[in-house]
Amino acid sequence: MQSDTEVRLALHDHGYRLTSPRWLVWSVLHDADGHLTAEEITARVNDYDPTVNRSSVYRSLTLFEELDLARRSQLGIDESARWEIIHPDDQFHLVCKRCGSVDHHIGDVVEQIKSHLNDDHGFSADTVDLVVTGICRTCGGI
Amino acid sequence: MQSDTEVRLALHDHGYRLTSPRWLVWSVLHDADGHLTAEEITARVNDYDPTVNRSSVYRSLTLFEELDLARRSQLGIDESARWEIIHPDDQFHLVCKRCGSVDHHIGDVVEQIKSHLNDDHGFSADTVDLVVTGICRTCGGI
DNA sequence: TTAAGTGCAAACGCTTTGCAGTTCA
DNA sequence: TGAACTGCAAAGCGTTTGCACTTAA
Repeated sequence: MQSDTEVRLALHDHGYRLTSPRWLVWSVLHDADGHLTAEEITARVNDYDPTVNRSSVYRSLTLFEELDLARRSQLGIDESARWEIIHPDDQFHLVCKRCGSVDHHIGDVVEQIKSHLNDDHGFSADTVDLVVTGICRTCGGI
Repeated sequence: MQSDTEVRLALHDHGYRLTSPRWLVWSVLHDADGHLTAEEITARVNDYDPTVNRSSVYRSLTLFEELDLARRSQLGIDESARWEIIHPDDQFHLVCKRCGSVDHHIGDVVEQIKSHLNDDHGFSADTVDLVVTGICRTCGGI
């Protein structure tokens, strides 16, 4: 568990309160370092407080998303959404088909795509959602 | 409507039959040039034959996906899946937030991403799912 | 004090499934 | 003839919502 200053301020700036369910959801997201489903988040929140309801978890997550504190992504067409705290450097997801690990890729690929589309095709890119599946270094044997 | 040779052969090669519902789903997909939801596909199929059921449409689509004849993609986190016939050149989707149009981008971006991940990070990329949202050339005014 | 937030249960929308009847090779 | 396929209706699943109660500021 960490200090609640960061979320409290972000919420307060927009007229929202820091409540117990919100704080628990935030803590779980933070400690997990990302990629949890809403169901997993609810389970972990309930380890601390079994009275917190699913719908409050969903409402908290949606609110964090609106405030650009958290991000929802679809890591597979058959899977439910996964949540993580936003880190500015995160570019996109690498999903290993073998071990199931999910990594963030850091680099300038997304920026390259944006400027390429803008310069060569007149498409002004806003969001870039990129999920790559394959075999990670560990599973592929160097 | 086009000749049914292509699908018939692909299905037959794997021991499946070309049935009326499957043929209708295929025709609709082909004529629409992609990006339909299962609901839209069902509606268009039902214009030709109102007795064809939703579940048959879903089963046909799933089968086409298994045979690499069609592709399912998630063009927005809140939207339902959309379907299209697979064209080898299609690289990724450009979704215009203003007019809602969906275009395929053709180029070497996806290959660049794959080789970059492989060479520099030891990640052997298999599938690349890339959805870019923004404002298209037409809506942005050249 | 009171607007904002919550738990609960029910509804929702898309998709899948079990089953009994039908059809194609 | 028999396995593949279908329509139907019901279930499944993740997520959202309406409402009466509670809580943070």
